[in-house]
Amino acid sequence: MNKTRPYSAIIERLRAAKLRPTRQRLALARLLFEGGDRHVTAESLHKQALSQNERVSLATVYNTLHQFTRAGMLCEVVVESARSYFDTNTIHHHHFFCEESQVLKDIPCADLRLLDLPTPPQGMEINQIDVVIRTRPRGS
Amino acid sequence: MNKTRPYSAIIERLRAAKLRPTRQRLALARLLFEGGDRHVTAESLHKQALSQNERVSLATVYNTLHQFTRAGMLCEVVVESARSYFDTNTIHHHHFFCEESQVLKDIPCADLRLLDLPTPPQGMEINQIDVVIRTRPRGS
DNA sequence: GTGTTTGCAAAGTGTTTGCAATTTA
DNA sequence: TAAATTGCAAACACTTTGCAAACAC
Repeated sequence: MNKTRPYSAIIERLRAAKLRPTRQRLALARLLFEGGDRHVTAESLHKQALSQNERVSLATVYNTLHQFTRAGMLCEVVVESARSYFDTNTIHHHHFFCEESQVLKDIPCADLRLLDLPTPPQGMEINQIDVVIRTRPRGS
Repeated sequence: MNKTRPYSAIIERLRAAKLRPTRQRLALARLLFEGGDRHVTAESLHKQALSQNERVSLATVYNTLHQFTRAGMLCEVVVESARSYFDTNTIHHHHFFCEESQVLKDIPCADLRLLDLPTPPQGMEINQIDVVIRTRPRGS
């Protein structure tokens, strides 16, 4: 009767990424990965952790977000100079971004097709294509 | 004999934007607008100004870039959290960006078409569409 | 002259880092 | 107990701001 231990899936994920499943990493990973697709900033995630009485320092949140990103569990989205956003959806996709509310929303890759990809500059190859559709509240 | 004064076009442009043509603004405007399409950061423009013996403070460069942007003479390009880039090409277009060298390159709007624009979230309308094609040196 | 603009230095924001103390395996 | 991780505080990079002096009109 191989009873599933709590968090075991997440612990495995951390182990697979060669990251020790410390209390802090576990807490952050649960917040990030147990609730569907999410977009967080270091600060928003830190706040959320604290609000659930998880003691984590902001520095550790930053470090952890980068470790998860390096491990392919998150990806970074650049939509604002100033703040970094991290996305739990690591399948290639695009974004709506509302500058007013600073809310990100995914656009599945299939919902937005690009035609006529231009040739990259001399000696360069394409790494990644990011489309950001900036939105505003209707009539503002 | 209406001899064209030097800089008169730029002075007019500043006046039209209700910006007094001060020594600093003139110098920066000449650097920005007299050499075809350019992508600058506050720091790169400041360096260039100093290298031509134009005395301008970095704070003034920042302020001026924002004033020019507000006046529609520049537009801001978000490709990196941390640094802000300003583009003298204000016609809607997209960008190649090489993270390694931090070089931006324009992609004319006509060279990259989008199909199947997705519907924006409830109550939102599209403001602007930014495509960034991130590149890397071939084979790296 | 009057209002605008500048430059400095200080403050601000988001992020990273050095290092001693703690935790993990 | 050896190596990894954490938290703090300090350092960082970039940007903005308050204000007195300088400038444009």
